[in-house]
Amino acid sequence: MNKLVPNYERSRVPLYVQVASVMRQRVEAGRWREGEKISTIEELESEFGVARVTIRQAIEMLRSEGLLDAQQGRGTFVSGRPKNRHWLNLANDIESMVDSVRSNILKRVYIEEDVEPPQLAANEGRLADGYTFLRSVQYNDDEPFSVVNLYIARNLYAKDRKRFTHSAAITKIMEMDDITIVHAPQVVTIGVADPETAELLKIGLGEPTADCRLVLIDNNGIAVYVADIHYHRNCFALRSDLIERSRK
Amino acid sequence: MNKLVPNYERSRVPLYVQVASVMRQRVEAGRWREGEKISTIEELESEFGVARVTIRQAIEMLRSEGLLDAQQGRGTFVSGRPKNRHWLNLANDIESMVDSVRSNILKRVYIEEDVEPPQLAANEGRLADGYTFLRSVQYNDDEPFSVVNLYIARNLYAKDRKRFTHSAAITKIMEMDDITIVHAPQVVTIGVADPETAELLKIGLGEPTADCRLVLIDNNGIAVYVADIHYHRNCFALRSDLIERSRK
DNA sequence: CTCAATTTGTTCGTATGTATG
DNA sequence: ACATACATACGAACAAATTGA
Repeated sequence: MNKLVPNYERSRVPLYVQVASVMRQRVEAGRWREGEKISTIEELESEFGVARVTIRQAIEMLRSEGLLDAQQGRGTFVSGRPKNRHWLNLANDIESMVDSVRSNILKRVYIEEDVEPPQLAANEGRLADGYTFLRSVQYNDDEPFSVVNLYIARNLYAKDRKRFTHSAAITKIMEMDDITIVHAPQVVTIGVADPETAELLKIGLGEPTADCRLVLIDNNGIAVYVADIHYHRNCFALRSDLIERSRK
Repeated sequence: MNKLVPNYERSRVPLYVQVASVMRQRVEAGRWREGEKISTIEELESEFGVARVTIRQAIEMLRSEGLLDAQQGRGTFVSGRPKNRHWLNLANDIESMVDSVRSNILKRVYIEEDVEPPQLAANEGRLADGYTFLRSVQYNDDEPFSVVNLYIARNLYAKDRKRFTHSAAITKIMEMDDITIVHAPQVVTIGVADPETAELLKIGLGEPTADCRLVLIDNNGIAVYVADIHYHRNCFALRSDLIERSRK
C-alpha cells in the first residue's frame, strides 16, 4: 500500500493526475482492452495506495477524454483509445525529409528579417552574414502538430521571398541549383513547451515535446538553414532499421 | 495579464511548476546566462500574469535545484546550469549500438523464464517458441538513466544463462556465430513513466521518458530479441546527419 | 551619511483545489 | 456526503537589504 505517495513527492503533480497517466497508458498500450471492464475502484484503491476519491477523480479525467465509462452498479469500462498516436515519422535522410514536408499544410505566424543570428554548436558550421526568422505551425486535420522556428540565410531568403513565405523552406532550398548542401546534422531530444509553443500546439505550459534541431550546411561550411522544431509528443515517432542502415 | 491561466486549465500541473519549467528552460538554453541578474519578481509577475507568491514558489524550486540565487535587495541571479543533459547518444547503426552498451554498468533487477510472449508489430518478425524476460537498469555515476525490458528467445537464453544474466544481451547475440541478424527495426517515441519505471529511474510517475523499441530479427524471420527501453529524458539525444546517411 | 528608490522577504486574509478517512 | 487537513493561488500590505544620488 501507499506506493505512490513517495512518487507524488518527487513530481509535484496532483496525485489523481499521476494515477490518470498510468491508467491512460494502460488503455493505450492495450493492457486494458476496449470494451473490457477494468478493476473496481476498491482494487485500484489498494493497488495505487490512494483514497477512493482520488481514483474517482482520475477516472473522471479519463471519462472526459472519452477513454473510460463508469456505470453505477456494473463497473468501469474502456470506451475508447487515445487518437493521433505516432502517425508522424521523422525522416532519417534528406530525400524523405523533403518528400514528407512537400505536402504539409503550414501557417506562417511570424516573419522577421535581419534578426540576431542563432547560436550554433561545434558541428553546425559557420554563421551566414544575416538571417531571416520564420515561425510556422503545421496542421493535420485542423490539429496543430509541430511548430517550426527557422533561421534562413538572408541572401537565400531574398531570392524568393514569396516562396519562403508560403511553403516549406527546405524543399525550395534543396531545389536551388546554386546551393549545395553537404551536411545536415540533426539532433532529437525531449524538451518542454515554452509559452509560445504551448499556445501554438494547444498544450499545457511545460509539457514535453519532441525537439528536433536541423541545420543545413552548404559547401562553404555556412549554416544556411537552422531549424528548431517542436513536435507534439503524441504524434512523434522515429523509425529506422539499424541493420539496413549499417550495410552500405 | 493573466496569460497563463488558460494554459493552467490545459495541463492540471500547479502553476508555479509550469512557471518553473519555463524559467528552467531559459537558464538551460542560455537566454538567462550564468551570473546574470534575471527580471525582478514584479516583472515576472506581469510577464506570466500570476501572483507574486507563485513566482516566488517557482524561484524557490529552481533555487533548490541550484539554478537560481535570490538576494534580498539586489535581485535574483543565475547560479548554475542543469547537469547531465543529453550525454547519451542513441545509436543509429548496430555496430555503434553494440559498442555503446559494451561498457555499460547494468544491474539485473528481474528475470523470469517462460513468460508470455511480447506483442509484435507488423515489421517486427514472428514470435519465437518461448521467451525469457529480463529487466535491468543502466547506471552512470550511480544515477539510473535507463530501464531495459527485454524478451530473449528461450533457446538463445539457454545457451549461456550466466552471460545473459550478468552483461548486455545484445553484445552476446551479435557475437554468436550460429545466429544471423538481418533486421533491427527501432522506434523512438515519447512515453510516460509507469510505477515500475518511475521507481527505477527515480522520477515522478507520469513524467516523460524517451522510449525505444528495438527488435532483432534473425534470417528465419524470428524476433529473437525484443527490447522496450525507457531513457531518462534529460540524458537522451539522437544525433545523425541526414546527408551522410543518404549517400551510400 | 542620509534618503529614496529598488528589490526580495514575510505575513495576512480569502478562495479554491487536492487528498484522506 | 461530510468533516478535516493541507496545498495552491490571489492581492495587498509591510519589513529588510542593497544601491546610488
